[in-house]
Amino acid sequence: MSISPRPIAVVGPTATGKSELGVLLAQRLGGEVINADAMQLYRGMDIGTAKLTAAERHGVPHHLLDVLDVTETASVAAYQRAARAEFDRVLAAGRVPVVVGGSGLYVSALLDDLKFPGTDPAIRARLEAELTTLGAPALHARLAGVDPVAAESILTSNGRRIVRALEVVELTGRPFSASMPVPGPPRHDTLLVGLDREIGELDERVRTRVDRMFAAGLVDEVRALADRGLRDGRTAARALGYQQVLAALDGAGGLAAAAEQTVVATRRFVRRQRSWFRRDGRISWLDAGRPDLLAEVSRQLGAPVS
RNA sequence: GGCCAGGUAGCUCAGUUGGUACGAGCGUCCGCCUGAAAAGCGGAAGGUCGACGGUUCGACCCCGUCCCUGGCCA
Repeated sequence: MSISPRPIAVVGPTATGKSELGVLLAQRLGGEVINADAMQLYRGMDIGTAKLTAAERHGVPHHLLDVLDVTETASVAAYQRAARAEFDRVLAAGRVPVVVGGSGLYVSALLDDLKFPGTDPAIRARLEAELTTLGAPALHARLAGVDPVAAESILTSNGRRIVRALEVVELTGRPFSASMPVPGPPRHDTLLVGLDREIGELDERVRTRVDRMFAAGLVDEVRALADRGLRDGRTAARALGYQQVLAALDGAGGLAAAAEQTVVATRRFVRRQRSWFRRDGRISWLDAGRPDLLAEVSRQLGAPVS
């Protein structure tokens, strides 16, 4: 048993083996895993999100897994509150928080100094309706009138961000100056470890992983969730694999095509994750394939891991 | 073997009544990212227009031959 090492966060693109490493680290450090993966928040979304089974968790407590119903909309702000509470609870218990996940914004919301202005469903709904009727450029022009600085940094075509900026301005009466902060020291000096692999190898792993998911019953999982309202889920219905299978079940192409599209979409996602994490200079990158992974992380922690 | 349709970007396909390919979607590469983030958005790179020959000042677009693909007929 080691002596209260720093918290650790395992980040990086999907299909690298973050979850497994998280469990190993938690076991060695006397830690507990805090999920930082937006889709693993959902109950019942197991196969498609590559959620670790109870057996694979080896008794290590996992937090923020299975906390949302498929019809609920995930949100960073809510995640931030819940995740920080768990993080502090684990620390207070004298255990080591091991954050594991590939949702960059979620990781940042947990470890960095991000403050989210409020939200208002009514305002949001109205702005979104306007977005569809007026179009993004028109709303962007409006934003330029009330908050030139925000308009400057948001592309005229990005309806989503324009709506949010307008919402915040209307709600707070102040400019929406929010932008990602220059990375400072992470919460409680958390060690950020990035797991990655050579891109060709990752692409290969994505393919076999998707094939395994379909073989393991992803389609049945989606059917079951559809009965519980998955189609109405604003976020859950768009998860990789689920989105494609839903489309197939609704008559858009076959299941084979759905699998193929899931592979393609997942690879694209890997690229986006890499470009998100790549610019965070605090991350120590490790090749997930190296045999001395644990020893290396231990060395960086400055604490014995075994 | 005959007839028909088609061979244009990595893929699926637009297009030019002969004058530098306006190409599109998808993929690829790069980037952005504060209440949907497995989401959303932007930029870039890719083409001997099946091959060969002919007509023409000039052909991807016209003519001929050939090759390939799909369909129909025998």
